[in-house]
Amino acid sequence: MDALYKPEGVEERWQRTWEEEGLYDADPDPSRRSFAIAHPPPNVTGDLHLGHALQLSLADTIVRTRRMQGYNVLFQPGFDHAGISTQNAVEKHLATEGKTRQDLGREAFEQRVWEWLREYGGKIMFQFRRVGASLDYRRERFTMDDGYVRAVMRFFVHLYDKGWIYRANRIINWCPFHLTSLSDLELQHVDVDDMLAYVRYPLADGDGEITIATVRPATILADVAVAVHPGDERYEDLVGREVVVPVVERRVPVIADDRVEREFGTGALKVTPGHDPLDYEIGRDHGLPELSVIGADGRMNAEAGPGFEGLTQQEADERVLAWLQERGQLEKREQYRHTVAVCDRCKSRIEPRISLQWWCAMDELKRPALEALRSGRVRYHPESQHRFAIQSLEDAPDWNISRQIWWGHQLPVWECPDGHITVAETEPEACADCGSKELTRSTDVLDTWFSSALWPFATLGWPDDTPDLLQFYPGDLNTTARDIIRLWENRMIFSGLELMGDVPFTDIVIHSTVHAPAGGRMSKSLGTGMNPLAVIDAYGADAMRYGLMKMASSQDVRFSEGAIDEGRKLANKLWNVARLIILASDGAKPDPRPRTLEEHWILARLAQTQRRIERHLAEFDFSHLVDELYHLTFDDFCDWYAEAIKARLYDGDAGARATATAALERLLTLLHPAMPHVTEEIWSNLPDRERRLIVTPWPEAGDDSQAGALARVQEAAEMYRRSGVRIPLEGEERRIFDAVVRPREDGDGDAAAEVERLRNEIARAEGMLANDRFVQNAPAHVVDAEREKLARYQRELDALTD
RNA sequence: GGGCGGUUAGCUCAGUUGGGAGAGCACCAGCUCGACAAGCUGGGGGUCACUGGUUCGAGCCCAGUACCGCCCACCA
Repeated sequence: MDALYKPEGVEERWQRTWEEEGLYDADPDPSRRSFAIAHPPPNVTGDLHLGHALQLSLADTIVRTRRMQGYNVLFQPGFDHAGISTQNAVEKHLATEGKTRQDLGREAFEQRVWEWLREYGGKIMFQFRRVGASLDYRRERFTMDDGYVRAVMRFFVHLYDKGWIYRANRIINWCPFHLTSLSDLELQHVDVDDMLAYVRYPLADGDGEITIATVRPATILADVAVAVHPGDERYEDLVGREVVVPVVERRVPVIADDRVEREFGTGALKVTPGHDPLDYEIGRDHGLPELSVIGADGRMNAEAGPGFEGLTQQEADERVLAWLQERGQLEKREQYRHTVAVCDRCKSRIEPRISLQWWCAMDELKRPALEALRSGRVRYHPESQHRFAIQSLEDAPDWNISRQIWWGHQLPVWECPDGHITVAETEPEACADCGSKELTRSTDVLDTWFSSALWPFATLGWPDDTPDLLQFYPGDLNTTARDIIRLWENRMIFSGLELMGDVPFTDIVIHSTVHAPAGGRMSKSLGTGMNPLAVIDAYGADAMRYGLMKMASSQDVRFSEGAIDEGRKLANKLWNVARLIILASDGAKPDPRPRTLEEHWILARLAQTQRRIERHLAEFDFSHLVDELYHLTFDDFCDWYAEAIKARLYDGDAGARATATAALERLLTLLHPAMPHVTEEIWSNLPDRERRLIVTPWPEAGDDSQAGALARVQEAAEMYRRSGVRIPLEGEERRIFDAVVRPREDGDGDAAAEVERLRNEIARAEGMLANDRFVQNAPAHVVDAEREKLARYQRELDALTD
């Protein structure tokens, strides 16, 4: 055993060993209680980031504890095909070859994606293993596996048969680059500088005009009304009359709607239902026509009229502005900064567009899910996220589930030449309505989250009745990031309830977001991203796990290299104290029976700390968990206990050696879930190992009946630290104390200050106890504590002034 | 414009029903090299963002203000 613990090599050796020995395996076994954790399958679009590493560390710490506690643990690995993200990544890659997906064609493009997946999938599983995540790697699943596809198709047909999936022509978010609709959750909002144009619309009867403001003059061609606020006296007389839309010279009504903001611009809004979500809603409510002048490619279409068709929007804007300028209908233009929606992936500006899409109605699906959340059957941690999750689910609108991209689950929808729709899990032979054999399958694919929603049970073989499902569903835990609550968590809950009749898990841990050291999001493009493998190479996986958990204390945390280094030091300290005990104990058999005071003390301390560890785990408080481990190891085990017994170990004291070995075993057990590799490595160096640490039973709940000795010595040390006063200890207590706390050389200089301090404290305590309002109002234990302090200070003062 | 979180030592952060301000790192001093590329012991260092309020007593509870961050949002 070297004096410096070197994780490289050691960690990978154990990762291989655990996996090869089948210690990660989860197999159905009705005789054992199961524990299943649904871990987010990462997108195969590149490398893992520190957020993934944190997520894995938290989950694996729980998983390893549960495994030691005797549960039949399922920690399911896999990937998400991540529709648009993956397609975008592959397209970017193609662009480096000067190609587009259209150059390849759909089939060849899909082939390229599969190749991409094979390459990156392997890389990502390698990263999972390097973190030490004890997933059952045999069970790796992918959301486009054959069996998984069947589950997705079944889900679609199920919802369609219930009437909850339907097709409708509505305004949607259109990405002009990917040429697909997007859900609201797949957008980003960015600030842009635009020009706001003030345009005069003359009244049809020639008597006056209304000025509106717009940033998109080209959409004037699709205007169908002008709206004002109902209470706006400026326009009161105009409501119900008609104005003439510039360029197209169409007569449209002036309507009143309270969704118009009086304060914005001129307080009058041009209504363009075909190209704006708000206008769309106003248009629907007022029965207005829906005109589209912009096509799928983002250019002006035939409806825009001669002279406009084929122009870019910018060209059309200019042409409209020129027209207005000529006729004096352009009042002014001004600089205007506002936010616009862009595609989350390619950052293209979103084009609101009316389009025929497939939708999933949410009303029926979300009802039981909300009930599960409100009743606490499913609980988010922390509590604030629970409220947020409920709120988001309540507000969830119908879900646009169809996408026009190429990579994903193709909709199980067939259409005959007469336009009848047939929905079936597998290709139907004939149209369900007219019997036509000429069926063409929809080229749309499903929103990637539609399939992700099935992860907890589709990975276990649903829709078949499998032993895995019986054993591992419903599961227990899910750990995930905050931004995915609406996309994934809530959808897993409602699909689980709908298809399996129960929730997929009962606890959801929303972990911290790790930011760059300088603050702000970690991002590859900003150069603030960090690769977990680089951290592992520099510090070791155990150190990284420790450090990430230590950081994960609040909603957003900054990455701190110091926390990782703390983990490295802990591993090294543990390694060295083990080295002391193992080398000095000469293969002594472990014997947990304490004889001396320090042995009572350390065993009591281990038991005491174990209960705190268990509490932190139950509360998913990982930061305090690892803090507890650090102080247990450093302060208690090494600085006190090991220092106290060191001499006797070298002297060949058999009892000290046996107990030290037993105490070390216990310490390793408690540390293993958080820092699996170094603990297993040390464990393997202990004499007579019958089994790996990873499958060693978690100790029984602690017994701290020896806490008396602990309390006495601790109190003595505490008082010594505070005051430098010599504590009257006898026998063993005195000996331990002297062994680990060196008395000060002189006492005289400090004694005067100490007397002064004690007198002040006594005065303060007496003052409080003399205050009737304190004695009457403060809780009894607080008053008692104050009395005890007073008595103690007086004893100390007496001892000092003797 | 909403929602959530944050503001405590030079840095990163704890602080569990309100009851004598803490850890790790960094810094200083002493000790010790027979587990520890180090360790041990001790020490210096803080108007707990600000303002008001409740209370015998507030880092903690209430109201407000200022910054910072994240998420959300149809002001054309």
